[in-house]
Amino acid sequence: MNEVFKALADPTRRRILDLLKNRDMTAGEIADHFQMTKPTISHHLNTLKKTELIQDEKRGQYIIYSINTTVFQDVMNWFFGVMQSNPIHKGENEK
Amino acid sequence: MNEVFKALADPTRRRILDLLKNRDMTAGEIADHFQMTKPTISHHLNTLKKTELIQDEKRGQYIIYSINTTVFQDVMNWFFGVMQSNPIHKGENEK
DNA sequence: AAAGTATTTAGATGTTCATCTAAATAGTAT
DNA sequence: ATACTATTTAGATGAACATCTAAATACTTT
Repeated sequence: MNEVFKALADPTRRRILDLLKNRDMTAGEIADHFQMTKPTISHHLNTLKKTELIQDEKRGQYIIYSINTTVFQDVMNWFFGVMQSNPIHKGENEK
Repeated sequence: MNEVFKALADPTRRRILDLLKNRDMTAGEIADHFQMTKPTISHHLNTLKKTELIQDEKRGQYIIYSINTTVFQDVMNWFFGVMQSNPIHKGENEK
């Protein structure tokens, strides 16, 4: 879970997710959207893959990446948890 | 927005938000929940404050921190955006 | 005003991380 | 087999960051 948050902390990786939300793409297609070198993008893809935010599938000499929304559920749940703060204890600051 | 994601990338800062979701706390109370030194926690509080994930209010010699759910909305919106991928373009990978 | 408590600021240190170049792997096509 | 294309791995470098100790600031109480 910590790894997921760390993966999302990088703007390039978030842009990759934004790209993949529209359609699956090969590593090269993804890299073409950035000014960084391919090895750098490959590293980012690997980071996202390790957290299972994306998945890959080899097809011929291409590797096709796609988004995996399963993990997003977990992150969302954490957010919901933080946002529904407990009003019963509000105002007990003068302890 | 990038700063918000970077702020959330640290597990200590996420635990601070978890603490503050229950009730507002002074800097010292927050620090008592961790093994780190107070300056370190102070630094984390400052990071969270810069992104407006939390806010502070001085009361006497204490500084009371509280959560600010406004910014969470923005982050949530990004998640929703990524999760509702566009099915129309799915399967167009063999370009 | 002096001592005590709460918190932050300053500066230093070690680690993590994004990025690069060069080289390796793997598949395709001639 | 050889050349070409797609992608990754390895290793190096510099920047960002979490953490610490020591010192500063600010408020409270005697």
